Amino acid sequence: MRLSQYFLPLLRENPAEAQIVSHRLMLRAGMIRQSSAGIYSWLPLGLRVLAKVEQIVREEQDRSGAQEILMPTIQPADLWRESGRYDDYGAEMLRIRDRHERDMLYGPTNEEVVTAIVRDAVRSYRDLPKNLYHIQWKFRDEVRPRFGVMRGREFLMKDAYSFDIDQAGAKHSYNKMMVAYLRTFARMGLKAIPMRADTGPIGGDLSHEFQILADTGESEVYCDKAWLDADVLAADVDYDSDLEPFYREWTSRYAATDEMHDAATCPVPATELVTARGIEVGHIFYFGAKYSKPMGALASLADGSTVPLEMGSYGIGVSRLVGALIEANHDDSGIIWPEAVAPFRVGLVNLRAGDAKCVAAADDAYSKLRAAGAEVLYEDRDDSPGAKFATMDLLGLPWQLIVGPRGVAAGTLEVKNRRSGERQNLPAEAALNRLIA
RNA sequence: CGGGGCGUGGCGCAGUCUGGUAGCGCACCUGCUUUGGGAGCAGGAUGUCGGAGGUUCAAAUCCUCUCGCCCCGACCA
Repeated sequence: MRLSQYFLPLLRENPAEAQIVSHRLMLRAGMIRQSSAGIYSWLPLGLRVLAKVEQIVREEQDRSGAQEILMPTIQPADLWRESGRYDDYGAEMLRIRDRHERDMLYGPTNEEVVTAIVRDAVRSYRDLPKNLYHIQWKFRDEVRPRFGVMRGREFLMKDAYSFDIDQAGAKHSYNKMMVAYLRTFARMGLKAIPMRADTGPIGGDLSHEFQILADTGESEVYCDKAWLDADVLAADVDYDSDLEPFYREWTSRYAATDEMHDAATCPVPATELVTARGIEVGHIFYFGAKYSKPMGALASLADGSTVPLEMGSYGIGVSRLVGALIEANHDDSGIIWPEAVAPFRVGLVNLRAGDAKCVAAADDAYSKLRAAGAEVLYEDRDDSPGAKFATMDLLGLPWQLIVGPRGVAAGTLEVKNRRSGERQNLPAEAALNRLIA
């Protein structure tokens, strides 16, 4: 993509309303614009990242055996009256009335809708287990939205719902999601740690929240130092095998949020304990028959008797993750995207837009990189070199390929790694090969 | 929802106390010069001062009401 043609409204100064770094950088880098409090439009650059995050989430859900569906944002109030949550949920739920005076709502979550679907379709233990997920916009009318997309009112969330015939099956479904979540966050270059959590308003008796570590995280977390070296992608997990050993391994190390941590009883010695800031990006729950029972989602067993389905639900804050990724990956100059979620892999910079030789060299690099399938943002505008460098650092693409008069004269291009800051002058061919690899 | 703050050109702000022709920096447009870390000079365009009502000869400025946004707290993917 040529920057001269791209819709990328950059801000040189920090907008007054943005306090935390990810919010500031997302606005400055032209990723989002606020529409109203806690509600944002996603501009081309931001949408690319959102789509990449979403796709990683999708791939890992699919890999675990979950199946994608798409449920509505607007839901009928009657379903929520069945579960009893219509009155329980409070002002956070955005209530709407349609032209026929029917009570509707903008869904803050989808337990009721999915349970109704499954209740009408599933009759027998033979139809189970099932795990259905969707990636859909939700709305929670937060009293005080803040932190940009990290705590908006409208947000994109992946939520999965598992249905099993018994508790053992439900635990296996839970374990699958535990594994899928660990893999999902690891693929984005994040260190995500499952922590035993309160089950809150969703209820149930088994729950973990996934906290990623970032200096600017909103809550304090404590964990065993061993977490920092853990590599969840090392193991190639067979989702059909017994996942209990895996579950035990990943929940045995100490990890606790502020509320759950007590220095006096902490089993990890102080020298082995890491204190850090965390951002919650996922939450998994097992809650048994909390919804299936009142809503009548039942299945027959082999002996002819009928039982309510055993359920769990599993959320990942997809839009929040974009903010969280920046909180975990930035410096004073701007964003530093992990490769897996970078909006473009390479920022190609022509330092002299008016110079025929530089233009020819940059155009050539652009077409070769694209032909090789690399995602390239091509800075082809006429601007001062300093401004171009500052823009590239702000955008945070993993690699910068710099074409300038000095290099062109010598037949070299400069490759810069955004994260390390390392620069290298290489013959043009070698530079391109480095970025294509 | 309790407490606090802010709405002035695209962005950041001054001007409000003490009423008197709406300003600055950046960005933007034109031209020339420049070109390896946010260039220089010259010229130019851009405002219902959040909105409504009131006081006054006169309101960005004073009064009343209202809308929006932000921060701290309580609450949450």
